[in-house]
Amino acid sequence: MDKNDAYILERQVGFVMRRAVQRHIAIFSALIPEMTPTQFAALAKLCELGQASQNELGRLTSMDVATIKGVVDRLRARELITSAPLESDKRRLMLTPTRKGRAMYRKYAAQAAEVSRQTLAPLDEGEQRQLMQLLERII
Amino acid sequence: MDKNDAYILERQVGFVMRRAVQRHIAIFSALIPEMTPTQFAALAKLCELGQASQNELGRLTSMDVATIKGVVDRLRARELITSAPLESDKRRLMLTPTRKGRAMYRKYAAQAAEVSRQTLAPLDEGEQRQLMQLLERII
DNA sequence: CATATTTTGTTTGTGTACAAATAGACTGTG
DNA sequence: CACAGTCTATTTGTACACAAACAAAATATG
Repeated sequence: MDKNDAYILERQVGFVMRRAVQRHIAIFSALIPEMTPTQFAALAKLCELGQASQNELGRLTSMDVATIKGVVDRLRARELITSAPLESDKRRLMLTPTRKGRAMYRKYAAQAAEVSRQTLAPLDEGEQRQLMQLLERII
Repeated sequence: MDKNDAYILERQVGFVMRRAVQRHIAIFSALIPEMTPTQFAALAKLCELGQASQNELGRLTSMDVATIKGVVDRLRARELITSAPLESDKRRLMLTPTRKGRAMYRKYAAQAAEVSRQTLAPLDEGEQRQLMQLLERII
């Protein structure tokens, strides 16, 4: 292996993305210490939908079954959502945000948008759009 | 909050990056099921350096003290690295890749590069460079 | 030299993230 | 109707990731 195709950790997408995510999470928890990005994502999506099954919510927020369960458990423990088995399909666990959950979402939605702004702050507007478009294509 | 500044989860950098990382990790573990991206990163950096303290290795791979300890423990359990307190500074734990560890690194370095290629495959070369440069600026 | 500060490593606790196995409920097809 | 296959949720086990608290060793500073 000569110098030109040496494996350089710092130049691998995975490594760079991991670091970018680390910075993003740090910004998030500085601006919204009350909950994690994951919890906020689940709560936000559930508020948008009004109601959803645990499985559905997991798919829409890209969390696998075990992960969404943990997140839902913690949101429920904090009384931000409620859950109940669906009468017409007893496999499904229907989730609904509580009044407190909706208030929490409204309270932090603007802050969450600010997290995105600060994360992208080193870039100008065109570059921000570019980055988002490129990222969306490698999903 | 009107439609234009509604909080749309799918348009937040954090969410998109999280999904891109998920895809990347899936590609990695398909091509290199023997170890995790994190373990490979630590092993690769240690092989590049020849030797490093646990703390140093953590800094260079962007892992905090608790994380790098776990990764090092697992690499040592698999006999890919060895560790010994430094005589001249008994706080420091010097790490060295074993013969087996260096062989493992050599074996998978090309595969690891292929992981990066596949992750970026939806983009042409110019776009790949662009994405990397944009990501590096938001670290 | 003495001690305040910093550095390194460990431990504990919480929170994603995913694989694999299990159980119960539903659906489709014969 | 029966039952094979699918869907939803849970459980267990492993692996990052980080905060906070601690101990031991080294360094800096008075």
